[in-house]
Amino acid sequence: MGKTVKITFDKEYFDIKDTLYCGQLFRFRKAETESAASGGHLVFSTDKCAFCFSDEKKTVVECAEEDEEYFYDYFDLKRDYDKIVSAAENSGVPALKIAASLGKGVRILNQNPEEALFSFIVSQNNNIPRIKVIIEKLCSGAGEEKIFYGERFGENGLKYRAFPSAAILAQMPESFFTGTGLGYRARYIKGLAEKIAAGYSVSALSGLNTEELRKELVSIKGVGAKVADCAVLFGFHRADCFPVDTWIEKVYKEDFGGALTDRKKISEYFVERFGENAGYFQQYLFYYKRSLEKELATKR
DNA sequence: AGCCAGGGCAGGT
DNA sequence: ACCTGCCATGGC
Repeated sequence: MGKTVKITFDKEYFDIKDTLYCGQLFRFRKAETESAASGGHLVFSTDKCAFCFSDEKKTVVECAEEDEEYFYDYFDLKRDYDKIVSAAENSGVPALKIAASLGKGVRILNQNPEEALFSFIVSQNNNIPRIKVIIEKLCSGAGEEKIFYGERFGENGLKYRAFPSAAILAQMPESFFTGTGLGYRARYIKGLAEKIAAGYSVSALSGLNTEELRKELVSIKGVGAKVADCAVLFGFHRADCFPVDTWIEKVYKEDFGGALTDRKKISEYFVERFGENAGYFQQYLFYYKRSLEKELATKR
């Protein structure tokens, strides 16, 4: 009844907590079956599910046999992160060096472009815990029911909901979207769903170069420069890209001594400076800054 | 009560 | 091309 396989990978450049808690995805949670110490997490992407954990040396991803290739690519396991982390550590920027050595277990995921775009529209002027709740409600209310037969979840497996198809979302009433807590973003989500249901393909944009891609995405209602950059980086894996949000603005001012105030110009500054590594460095810096702040908050 | 969160839009200069 | 007010929601 649904065999699973395990992907095992060295932990140094693939730590499950770093990868999940660095802010690039919103569909994951601690597994209910786990003690706090063992750190097992469930990760959901499109209609798929994986159970993941890291021990001292290895990170293990358990998924359905037919999804092995999908998750191998999803976690970007074909890429050599040694070079990327080294470049950050040798950048000459103290904060970046610290951020990269603390966050070297981060991998930039290859998320589904459509799901990433929907997700980062939800993220605008919002905070991560709320974004997770809203997306979960979109899935539970409109996503197809699925079952994951992981070895810790018994004969009946674990029930979960897929990310909803645009076709189904497009048919949901206005009240459904506002009921998820989307607020004024409800019409953006519904609008994108209708656009896709009418034939628009987000994943088909992968043929465009990064600049064309960004320009195309910004033409969608509810998608500005920052949301587009996140979709470009996390959905299309274009690393010559540097999303600037409130946290990165802080990094720019406090750790790079920057004087620019326009987010678009700040983004351009980082892309020019770090080129093909910009997206990775952005993620190290975001994770570093945000977790530092959270740690300070809990220590008071 | 007011500020903030992985911002963007519309309308004005 | 730049500036401002406004936009839902909930945690602190």
